[in-house]
Amino acid sequence: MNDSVLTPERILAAAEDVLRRYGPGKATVVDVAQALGVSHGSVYRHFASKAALRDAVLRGWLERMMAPLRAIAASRTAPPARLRQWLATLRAIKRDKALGEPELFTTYGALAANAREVIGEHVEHLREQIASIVAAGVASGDFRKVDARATALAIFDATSRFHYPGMAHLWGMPGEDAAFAQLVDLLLAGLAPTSAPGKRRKPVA
Amino acid sequence: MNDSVLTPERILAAAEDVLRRYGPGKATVVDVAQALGVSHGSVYRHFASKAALRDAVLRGWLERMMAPLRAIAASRTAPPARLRQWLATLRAIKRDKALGEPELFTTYGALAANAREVIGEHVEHLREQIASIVAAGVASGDFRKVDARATALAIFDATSRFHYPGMAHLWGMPGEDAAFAQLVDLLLAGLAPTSAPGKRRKPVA
DNA sequence: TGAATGACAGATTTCAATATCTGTCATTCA
DNA sequence: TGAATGACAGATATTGAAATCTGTCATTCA
Repeated sequence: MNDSVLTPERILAAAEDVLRRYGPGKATVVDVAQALGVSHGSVYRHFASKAALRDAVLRGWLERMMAPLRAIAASRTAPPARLRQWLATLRAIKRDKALGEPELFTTYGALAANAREVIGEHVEHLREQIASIVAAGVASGDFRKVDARATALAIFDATSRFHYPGMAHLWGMPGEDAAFAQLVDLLLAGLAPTSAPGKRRKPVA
Repeated sequence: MNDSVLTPERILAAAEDVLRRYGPGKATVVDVAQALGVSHGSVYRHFASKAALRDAVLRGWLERMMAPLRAIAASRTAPPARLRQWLATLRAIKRDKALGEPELFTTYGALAANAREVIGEHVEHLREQIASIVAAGVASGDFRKVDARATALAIFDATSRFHYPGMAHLWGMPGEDAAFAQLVDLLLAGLAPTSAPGKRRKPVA
């Protein structure tokens, strides 16, 4: 396993693997070093601390997991449908991880618990994406004239119930789909222009 | 301390006290019995198990804590203002407990974690109160014609961010008040009648 | 006679001794 | 010379034996 130069990337990959196999409570820096065939001291040449290493792993995971969202936010779908799709996708991503790979989900949840910084950035990115969709909707006349950033925060908060990991225990219950749809309907109604529903570019369901 | 007959009420009061003093992890049935000056076997004559006792304590606590909400839900304030006030009060109650008596809040949080049944009922009551306000608003014409029960659930879900104990760690942050106001505004906008902004008291159709 | 007791078994928790881990750094290696 | 090592100190986690707790029930008490 030591057939190549030791890089942060290789360490990251090994850390991810170790973390996946042992879980966040058991994975040690020594384990990671062992997987790479080096001494644990070498790992500290590339990462200042175990926390830094875990943060980097978490960051990469979030990055990969959220890629589909960036695509949707940047798409040209009409803003109401785009927002709906974006929110549904965010929910689906989290839900699939939580229900499909529970232990992995728990692992990353544990990482996240001690990485406020990383989570803060992550949430900020998501908010920006929502804000961009809202802004597009305001510009197109599909939405009322709202403050895009503040409204984005409200939308993010309002949907916490369906994406905040601490509420994952509810995601498998019956009626979740209907509840989510109902909530999104209410939010979109709240964004709709107040008076005449006239100037939309693309009629939506 | 054994100057009276042993009743479930006295046990409950003692249990509450012990729980408050020792915390949920340390409080034992023996402690409760000791506080009452009886043997712990006697406690089991009135409560089938420690879990049942804890459930009863939790139930009483929730009951007392949520009393103001019942009053608001039953008031004659115009439905939009009533809903706003109800939501603000729910938030305030939780927030005050969480920030003002953190350890007690944690204690009850721990109780709640193992009392799905009790929590389920509690949530159901809250939902019913929201539904009654929404129904009143629909009847008065202040709200769109929505399904009161489903919408109540959506409103409850949408505001989880501000009342679900698992998110208490956010409640002290700056900007929380604004974020809450923004969210409630959005929800009320979503409930407003589509055409004219309803102000009428009770015209009905 | 019905409420209260307390000894008991099995489950759970505590605690301190032991082992492991993190992060550093003087030294080695190529 | 710069990357890698591994011994080390202090912090953290593990472990298993001892203590405590839950829930039961035959017996006592009033």
